[in-house]
Amino acid sequence: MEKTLEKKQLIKKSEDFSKWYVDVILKSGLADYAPVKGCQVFRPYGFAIWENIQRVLDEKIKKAGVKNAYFPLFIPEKFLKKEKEHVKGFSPELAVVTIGGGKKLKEKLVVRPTSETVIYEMYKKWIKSWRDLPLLINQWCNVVRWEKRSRLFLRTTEFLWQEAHTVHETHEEAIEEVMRALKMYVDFYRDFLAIDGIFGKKSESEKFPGAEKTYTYEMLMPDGKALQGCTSHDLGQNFAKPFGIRFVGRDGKEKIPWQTCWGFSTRSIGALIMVHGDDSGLIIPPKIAPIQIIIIPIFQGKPSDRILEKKVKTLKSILKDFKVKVDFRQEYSVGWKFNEWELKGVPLRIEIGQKEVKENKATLVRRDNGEKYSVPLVALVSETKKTLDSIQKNLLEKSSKYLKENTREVFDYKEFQDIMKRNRGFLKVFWCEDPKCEEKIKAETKATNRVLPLNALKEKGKCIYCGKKATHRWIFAQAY
RNA sequence: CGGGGACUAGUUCAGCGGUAGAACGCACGGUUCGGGACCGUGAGAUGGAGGGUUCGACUCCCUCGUCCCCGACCA
Repeated sequence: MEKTLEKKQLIKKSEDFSKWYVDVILKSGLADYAPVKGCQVFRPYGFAIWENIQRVLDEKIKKAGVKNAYFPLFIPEKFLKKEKEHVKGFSPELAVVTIGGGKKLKEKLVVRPTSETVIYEMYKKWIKSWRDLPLLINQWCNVVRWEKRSRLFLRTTEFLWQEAHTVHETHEEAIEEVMRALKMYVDFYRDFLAIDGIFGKKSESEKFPGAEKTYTYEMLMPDGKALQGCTSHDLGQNFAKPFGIRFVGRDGKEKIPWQTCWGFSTRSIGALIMVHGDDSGLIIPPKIAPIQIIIIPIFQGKPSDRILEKKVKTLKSILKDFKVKVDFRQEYSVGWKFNEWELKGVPLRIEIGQKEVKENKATLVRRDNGEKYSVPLVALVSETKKTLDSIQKNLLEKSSKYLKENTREVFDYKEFQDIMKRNRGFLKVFWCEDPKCEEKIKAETKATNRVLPLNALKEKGKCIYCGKKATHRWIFAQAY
C-alpha cells in the first residue's frame, strides 16, 4: 500500500482554507508538486479519481455519438495565428518548441494550449459534403498553459482534460450540441461530484477567445470564490472561415459549417476537494470514490484471529459489488487507521471485531456526518447501498444549501461592495452589459462577471454600477 | 511579472562564522490493538542550486530556482 501520511495533524479547513487545501492534497496522497514549476504529479489515489471521472464522462460522450480520437501535442505556430481572437487570447501563455533534434526549427511548434487549430486543419481535409456531417470527435489529452500563478488541480501549467470538437450543417444543430454538452456536464457535477452550481452564458469579455458564445457551470467554493467547472462553446463559423472548412450542402451549394467545442478538466477534482472536505480531510462522493468502503478488522489482543480473518473475507465477498478495501495492516493501531481513511475521504467505514463477530453484525461509520450504527450481516448489502446513496445525496444537499445561502440578490452597489469585503459568494445583479461597468466593478471589488443563468428572465432593471437600463440579472463573484 | 515570507534528515522544525540536533516517520526486535500505543536498537543531511567575502560559510553578501500569501495576468 502506498504510504502518504505523517502523524502531524491536518490544519483546520476553517482556520486557513488555502493551507488546508494544499495540506489535504499532499497528505491524502492525491498529488504532489513536480520538479517543474507549476506542474503537479497525479499520485495513484488522485489519478484513480480522474480515471473514475473519465469512465463516467467517456460513456456519456460516446452515448451522444461522439467518437474518441487523438491529435498531436505540437501545433505549428502559424495555425494558431489563423483566428485572431484565438491567438490573442492564448499567446501570452504558450510554451513554444524552438529546437528539435539539436537543430533550430524553421517553424516553431507550440505545445497545445487547446487543440482547435490542429484539429480544424484536419477537419478541412475530412469534410467535403453534408454527408460528412455532423462530425463529432473528442480527445482525452494534456494541454499546457504557462500560467503565472498556479495552484494544485485548479490551475497548473499542464493539465488533463477532454476536449470535444463538433461540426454541423446548421447553427441550430450546433447550438443544440452546445446545450447538450452543457447539460451533460451539469448533470455530471450534480449526480456524481455532488456539487451544485449555476449554469449559463458567459459575458462577452469572459468568453472563450474565438467563440461566438460560451456556456459554463459556475460553482461556489467555501471561501466564497467562484470556480468555472467546464466550458461549452458555440464557435459559430469563426474557425471554419479562416481554416477553410467547407462542405457541399444538400442543395449542391458550397457552405460553411458551424462548430462547437466543449471541455472538462482535472480542475474538477480541485472543486471536489474544496467543496466536500472537512477538518479531518477529504470526503469523496461514493459515486466517484476510488475506494467506497474501507473495512477495518479490529484484532483485540490477537494479532492472528482466524475467525475474524474469515469473517472479513466473507464480508468482502458479500460486498463484491462495491469498491471495497480491507486494511489488514498490523503495524498501525485502529485509531490510526480511522484517521488515515478519514483523511483519504473514503465515504463509508466498516468496523468488525469480536463484538460484531459474536452478534453477527458489522459497524458502519459514515464519513460525511460521522454517524455510527451496527447492521446485521444479512442486511449488510442493502444497508450499505442505502448508506452510500444517502451520503451521495447528503453531499449534494449540503452543496445546494451553501449555494443558496450564498447567492444574494443585490440592488445597491454599496451593498455589493460590502458583501465582497465580508463574505463574498455569488451576487445576482442587474448589469447593463457594458464591459466598462464590468471592468470597474472588477477593479473596485475584485468581482467579475461569472455567468448569466440560462433560465434568467427578461426583466426591467437598473445596472448595479451605472444605473442605466438593464434587462437581465447576472452572477458576479470573485473568480479563482 | 511586482510586494512579502520560506527553503537545514522522508516530514515539521531547532541551532551555530569553526562543516549539525530534536520530534515524528523509516528499518529490526519485543509488548500492544474498539479513535493517531509503547520500549529498545539502528539507518538516514554532500545544509534548494550556483557564485562571492573569509584562514574557515549551513550561518554574512549576490544571483538563480521552488513553494506559500497578497496583487497584476489568466481558464
